[in-house]
Amino acid sequence: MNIELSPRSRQILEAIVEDYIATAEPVGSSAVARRHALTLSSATVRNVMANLEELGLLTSPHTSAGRIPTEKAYRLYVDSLVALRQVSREEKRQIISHCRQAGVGLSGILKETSRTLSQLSNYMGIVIAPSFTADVFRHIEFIRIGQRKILAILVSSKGALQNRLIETEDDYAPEDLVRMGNYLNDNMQGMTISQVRESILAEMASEKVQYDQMLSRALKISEQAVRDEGDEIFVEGQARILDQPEFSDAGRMKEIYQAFEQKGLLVQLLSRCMKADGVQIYIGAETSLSQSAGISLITSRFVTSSNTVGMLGVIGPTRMGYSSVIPIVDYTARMVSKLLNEV
Amino acid sequence: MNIELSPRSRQILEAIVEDYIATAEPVGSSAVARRHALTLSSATVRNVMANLEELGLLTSPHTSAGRIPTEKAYRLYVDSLVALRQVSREEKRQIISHCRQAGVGLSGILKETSRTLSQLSNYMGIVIAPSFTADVFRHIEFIRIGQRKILAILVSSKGALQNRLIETEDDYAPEDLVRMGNYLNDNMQGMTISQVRESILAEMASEKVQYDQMLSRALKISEQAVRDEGDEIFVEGQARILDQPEFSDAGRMKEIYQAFEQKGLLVQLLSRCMKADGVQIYIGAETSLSQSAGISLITSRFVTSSNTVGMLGVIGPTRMGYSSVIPIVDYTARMVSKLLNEV
DNA sequence: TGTTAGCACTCTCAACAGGCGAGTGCTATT
DNA sequence: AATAGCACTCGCCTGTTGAGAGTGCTAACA
Repeated sequence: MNIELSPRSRQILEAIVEDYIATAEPVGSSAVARRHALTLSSATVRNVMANLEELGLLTSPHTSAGRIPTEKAYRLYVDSLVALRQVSREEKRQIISHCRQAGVGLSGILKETSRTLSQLSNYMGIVIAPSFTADVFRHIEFIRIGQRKILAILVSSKGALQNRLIETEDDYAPEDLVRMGNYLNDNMQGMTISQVRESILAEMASEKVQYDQMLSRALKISEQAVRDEGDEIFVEGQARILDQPEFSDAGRMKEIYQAFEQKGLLVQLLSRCMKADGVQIYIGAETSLSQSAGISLITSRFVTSSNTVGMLGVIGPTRMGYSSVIPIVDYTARMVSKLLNEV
Repeated sequence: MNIELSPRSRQILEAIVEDYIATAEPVGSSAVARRHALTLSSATVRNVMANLEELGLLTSPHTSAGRIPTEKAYRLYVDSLVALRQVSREEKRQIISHCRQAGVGLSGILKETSRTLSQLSNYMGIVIAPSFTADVFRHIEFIRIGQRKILAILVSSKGALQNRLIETEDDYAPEDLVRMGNYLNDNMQGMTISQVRESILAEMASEKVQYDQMLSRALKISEQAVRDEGDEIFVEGQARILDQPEFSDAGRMKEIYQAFEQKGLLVQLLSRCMKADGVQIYIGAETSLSQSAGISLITSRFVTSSNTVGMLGVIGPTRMGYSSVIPIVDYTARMVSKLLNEV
């Protein structure tokens, strides 16, 4: 849409965005003319800036301050202006070594990953573990491991495994459990795990089940076994966004932290990103996190050994170092996928 | 130590502390004289206040401001001055209903509990799940549930159960797994689970094991089964402390959030509290969290059905509503214990 | 026609001064 | 021992002023 911009305008816009990212302060015409060794006078720059303001790419906080980029400008910037930095050798080393040191266990690795993201970007690192319930159901098994304690083992068609401990009101004989397992294995093939759950719930509500206590209990247990425990989500480096001058104000801060406390919001937002491949960028209002507070989000997918998909990324101010964070997120996602698949 | 205070001094100190808690502003002599319907003039109060300041119980931020209580004063206040409020019927209702609605699962209940604590107190709610590794080892079992996937089920002497999925490099026959289990069950009786782990690690290091690949692998798996996954910890309502006027400053805020990010610190702090029964209170520097930022901590223990011990509590500013928060923490701990035991 | 130099104008910010009010400490009095 | 009175201190608020940064406009120039 903004292709009508002349090369010079684009160049100036880029300069302004980068200056503002670096300094967090409104940038004036002379600063652009000077710093960027354009062979232009400040007056010319001013004209161009006035244009850009009319196009909705810049605003001035007040008459005699410089100008700051709008979200639209950031959008244009990341879409067609930004020159991505390479991930430095040192950064690569850190990403890899951090991932490895976390040892075994998906949770451990992902937690460490979110910490690494935060450290390298100097913003907030975020990782969402692959969700299980979207996978197709393959097999379930119930094992009695104690009085009134049952272990459910659930296998998805991709080979992902999940086990869950269930405490029951009554005691069950092993053969009952086998029957329960068989029933589900026979009847629920081909559904996703969340569909399995819905189907169980539907049955529980049906009349004939209401009066069959035995069946009713069995369904109840099955339901627990396939219940969605909620995605695991790792957020690290929340304190870092306090470094950003634009968030030194307590009111804004509060808004942000409150938004983050509802992890549900984050999950919802990030599951949107799951669908597409590669790095995705959401700027300001596009994040639909806390409308006003200028937050941006850079994410990418990663894939586990069992082909489930998770999400990782960085949350920071709109005024974010896109040129370095984008490659970092990209590289980290690749590395995590690789690491998870080679085990 | 402070028993030398006259009743009147104590009364005045109490008034000051409570006023300050209510307003977050230095309280002056006339305010005390007026508000508290003492039959005293402000001048008299001033004398007493000068005394209290000399005793290190009050400070003035500057000459012509009122005075604010020191940590020492809060200590004295909670130890012998505070009149605890009753937990209101409405609060009780909320505590109970929130706990119940969380449904099954220890994690779910505890998470909901920390949220409730935060809501009722208007500060930060915190819950630490019972640690498992301090329990005495009773029984372990390994079950093969897939290619290179083993499920370890660990039972403590108190009946608490923990299961863990282990991915291995090689495949194991069921009979190997049975042997591994038997070995541990026979040799590790009477130790705590963390001792079991240490003993396994010691064996792994011993020479004769180094050359027995089979044994070495078996130990490696066992070690994973008894590894301490770190205590589960639930923190809720972080944003609430931003409501407190004393934390509207960005620098202080940052300090606090950074302290909380190292959950290790919290765990360490809270495990101290595990030992004693009843409500425990840590004021300011006593918390050994971020030295300067005036943070207080009110905690109590709770007990699960398998007799393991967890911790719950509230973190807030030193200037905290002790009179209402203490009873809330106390009551919640009792309720959680009760709820966990009646299932 | 696009670019530049110059200039008047606007607006913020920091510094300063003065008045206000809250609160204190001291002293004399009851 | 408690109180009333009083002088004093000090932070906070307000208004003012000057400096500086940046803009928009206009006229001149290539």
